[in-house]
Amino acid sequence: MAIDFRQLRYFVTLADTLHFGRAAALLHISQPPLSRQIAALEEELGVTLFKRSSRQVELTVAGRHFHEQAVRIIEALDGAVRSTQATERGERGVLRIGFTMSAAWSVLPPLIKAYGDGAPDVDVQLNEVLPRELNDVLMSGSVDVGIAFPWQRPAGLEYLAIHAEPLCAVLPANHRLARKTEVAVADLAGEPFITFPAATAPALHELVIGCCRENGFEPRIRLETHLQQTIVNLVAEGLGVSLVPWSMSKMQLPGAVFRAVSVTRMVEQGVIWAAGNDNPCLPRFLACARAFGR
Amino acid sequence: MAIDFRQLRYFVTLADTLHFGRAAALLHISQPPLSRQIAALEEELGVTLFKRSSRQVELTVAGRHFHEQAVRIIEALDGAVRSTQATERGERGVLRIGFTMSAAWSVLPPLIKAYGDGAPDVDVQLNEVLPRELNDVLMSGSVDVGIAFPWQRPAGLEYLAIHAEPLCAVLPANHRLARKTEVAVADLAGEPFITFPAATAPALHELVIGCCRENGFEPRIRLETHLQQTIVNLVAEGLGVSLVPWSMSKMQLPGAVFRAVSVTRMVEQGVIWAAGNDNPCLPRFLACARAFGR
DNA sequence: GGCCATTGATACGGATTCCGTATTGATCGA
DNA sequence: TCGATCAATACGGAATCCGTATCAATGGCC
Repeated sequence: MAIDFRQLRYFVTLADTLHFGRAAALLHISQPPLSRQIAALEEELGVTLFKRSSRQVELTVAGRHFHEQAVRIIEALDGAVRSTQATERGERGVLRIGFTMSAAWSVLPPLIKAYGDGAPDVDVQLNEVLPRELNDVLMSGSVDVGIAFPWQRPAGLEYLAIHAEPLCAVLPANHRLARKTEVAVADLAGEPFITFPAATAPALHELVIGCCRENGFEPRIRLETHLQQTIVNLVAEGLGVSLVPWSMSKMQLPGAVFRAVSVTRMVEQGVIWAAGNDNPCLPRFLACARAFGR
Repeated sequence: MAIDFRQLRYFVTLADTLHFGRAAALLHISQPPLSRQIAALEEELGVTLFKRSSRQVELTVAGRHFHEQAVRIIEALDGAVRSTQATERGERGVLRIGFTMSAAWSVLPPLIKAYGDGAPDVDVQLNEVLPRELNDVLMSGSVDVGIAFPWQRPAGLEYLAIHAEPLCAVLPANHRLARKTEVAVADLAGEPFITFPAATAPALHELVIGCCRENGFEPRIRLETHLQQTIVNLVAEGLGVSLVPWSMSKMQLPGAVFRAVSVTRMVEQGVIWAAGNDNPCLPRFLACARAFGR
C-alpha cells in the first residue's frame, strides 16, 4: 500500500540497465521479485513507468521523470543518514558560545580557531554576554558553553580553567609612573581608579580590589563601566588608572600605557557548560579547551 | 537492513507527538510495532534519535536534524508521485513544436495560446524548422508535433488539417494593379514572380505555380527566397509580385499592398506528428488542434 | 518458414517479517 | 508505599516476500 525505498532502488537500477535480468543481478536478487516490485510500484503510482515488450524494456516519459525524482530522493536519504550520523558525532551542527568581552581579547580567538580547524562543518555562533548573565543563558540552554572568569555557579554547571594571565596596570601616558617599566601596586594608592561594577563582573572586580587591599590600601573608585575597552579609553583620557588583564595591552591607544605590576595573583579564564547539555558538538569543544589549557 | 518509508513516517509522527501511544494511534497501529520500528531505525542509522525515559520522550540533537530531513524526503516522495501522475496525464512535461515560418503568421499563436491555457504546467518549446526538414525532426523524435502545410509524408506520420485560408496577391504599392481591390490571377501573367524554392516548401510552391498554370500562364520566377517575410520585403522594393497566404497581410509594410485574388484553392495548414510518439502531452495538444479546426 | 534462444510474467512453496495481544519493568505522583 | 502511566519485551498468527520452476511471446538464425 505504500511505496518503499527498496522499490525506488529497484526502479532506478532497472531504469539504468533497461534489462530485468541484469538489473536483478546487480541487485543480488532473482528476476521474478524485481518484476513483481516494479509492477507493484506502477500499481501504487497508477502510472506505467516502462514500456515492455517481451524483448526489450524502455522508460515511458513519466518513467523518465520519476527516475530523476527517485534518484534525488535516494540521494537525499543517503545524505540525511550521513549528516545525521555526523551530527551525533558532533562533526556538524550548531555550537553557541557565550563569551565575555574580556575573553574576546585573550582566549576566545585562538580557541575558536583551534576548534574550527577540527570541526569545519559546525556552525559556531558567538554571543557576547555580560558575566552576570552567563549562568542564566547556560542553564536555560540558550548557549552551550561560556567563556569567562571563574565565578560562583549553581549546581549543574561545570567549569574548566584554560588560561591564566597576570594583571597589568594601565596608566595615562603622561602619568608619573609611566616612566617605570614595572609598577608596585602600592604606588597606585590614592590614584583615582576606574573599574567595572561589582554586579557586572564580580570575580574580576574582587580580584582588583583584593590586590589593592593586599598592598595596604582601599582603591578610590572614581568611575565604573562594564567594558574593559572603555576603562582603557577613560585612562587614556587621563581620568584615572586601572588594573586590567595583561591581554588588554593588545589595545594600542595613544594616551594609555600598560605596565607590569608586582602581583602574583592571576586572572583565570575557563569554559563553563551545563552538565546536562547534550549538544554533540560540546565534547569535542571541551577536548579542545582542555588541550588549550596545557 | 534498509531504511523504509514507513519508518520515516513513523519517526516523523513520533517526533511530532513525542508520545509512543498517541503516535501509534495517529498511525492506526498499536504501540509495540512503533517501538520496534523506531528501534530498528535507530539501529540502522547507528544513531540515537530519541532520549527516552519510561515517562517521557524527547528528540536528541541528531534526532531533530533527522526530523527535518525526513520531512523533506517524505514531501519529496509525495511531490514525485504527484508530478509523475501529472506527467502521465500530459499535464506537465515538455512539448516540442516544430513550426514553419508561415504557421507563425497564422495558426501558431492562437493554437499555442489555447493549448497553454489548458495545460499551464507544460513547457512548450517552439522550434522553427524549414518545411523540408519537418519529416526528419518528427521521425527522429527531436520535435513532437509539427505545424505546416500538408505535404507528402512517410508512413508513421499522421496529419490533421486545422486551418485553410486563401492566397492573396502582394504587389508593390505603385504597381498598376494596386488600384484594384481584387486582382485576377491572369493579370499577373508576365510579371516577375518572387517565390520560395521548391526544395524548401514544395507544397506551397506547387500551389502557387499551379494557380498560375490553371490561369493559363507559366510564372516568370525572378527570385527565390525561403522566408515569406523576405518575399514581401522584396515586393515592397519593387522587385516583383507574389502570391502568398492571406495571413501574411498582417505584415504592414509601406511599399507593399495585399489584394484578394480570384482563386478558390486554399492554403491549408495542419498538425503533423509521429504515430508512435508517446509524449503524454501530445493527445491534449491534438485535441486542442482538432477543436481549433472547427 | 520453422526452430531455438532470450526475456519478462506467473505459479507455488518455504522462510522471513511484521503486526497485535498480553505482559513486564520502570518511573512519577499521591 | 501504592497505583497509574508509559515504553519495552514475549509470543503466536497472518501477511509479505523471495527463490525455483515454468509459461508465453518475440526475435534471430539456419
